[in-house]
Amino acid sequence: MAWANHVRSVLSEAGYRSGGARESVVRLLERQDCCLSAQDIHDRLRSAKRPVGIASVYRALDTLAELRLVKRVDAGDGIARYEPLLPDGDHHHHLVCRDCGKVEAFSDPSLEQAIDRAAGSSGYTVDEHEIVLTGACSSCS
Amino acid sequence: MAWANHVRSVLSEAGYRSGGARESVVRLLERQDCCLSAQDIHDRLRSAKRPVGIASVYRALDTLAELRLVKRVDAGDGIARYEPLLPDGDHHHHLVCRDCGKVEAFSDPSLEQAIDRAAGSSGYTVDEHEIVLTGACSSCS
DNA sequence: ATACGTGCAAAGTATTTGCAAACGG
DNA sequence: CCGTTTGCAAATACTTTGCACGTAT
Repeated sequence: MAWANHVRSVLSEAGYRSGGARESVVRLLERQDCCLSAQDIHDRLRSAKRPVGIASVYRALDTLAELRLVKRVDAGDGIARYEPLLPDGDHHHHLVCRDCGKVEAFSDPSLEQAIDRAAGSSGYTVDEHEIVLTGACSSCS
Repeated sequence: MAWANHVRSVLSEAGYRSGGARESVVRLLERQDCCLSAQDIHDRLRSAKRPVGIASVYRALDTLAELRLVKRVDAGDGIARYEPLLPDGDHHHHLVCRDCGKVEAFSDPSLEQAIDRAAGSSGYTVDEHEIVLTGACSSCS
């Protein structure tokens, strides 16, 4: 629940009202451990008897991304996926199977350190990063 | 020229014939030091008096990506960009400015090491990776 | 009450595909 | 020659927008 509550408070402080569609998206995202596309979200909400227009899904994701409450993940297939972005910086990255298209999470603390070092010497004020490893998963290779 | 020649030989060994459109795309890509979108390529070739249909640009990029001669870069704005993928593994990653949209290259050997280590313990046969750091560039921050 | 949120349908972009003509080996 | 490559236009896929209506504050 930590993330959903965080989201609600940031939204309300930013002057957003609460509405059914965005709330449904937030509740669904909270229960995921990896990224979902807008279509995934739309489909799952429909199955869960909590249908939400696809436009509202996109609008909710757009708002959340702007406030940096979700992270957008590009797996290289032209479909944007989204996942909760935790305020404490705990996060993971992605493995994409070139054959079956599966997207999985992984995390690696020493990689994070290397990223932070690189970010520090980049000249940018880096506030987000994404790493995607592409190859063949164990079942496909 | 090294990359363009490599491309030509891989294409010909893979049974592709050589044609003007793909060749123009290859020649243009070779001279870039960072990624270009399909539209960028189309526009530049037109300006260079070497017009190529946008569909052929996409087809060329698709072929090159399949043979892993180019790398697709997703900067998070829904536009796919492409850049030469050198056979010897020398490559860079990207910094994206959230404000002005600029995409720049950077490289960091120790980050590469960390990536290789992570890839090794991932369970995947990783053959490509992408790192994007997002934030504010020096002029915007 | 008064704006903001939502759903539907229409519009917009980036990308892909069908097809006939040009072209390479 | 024969099959590949190309360009155009039409189609598609994902995402955004316009508008009328519902709803939170």
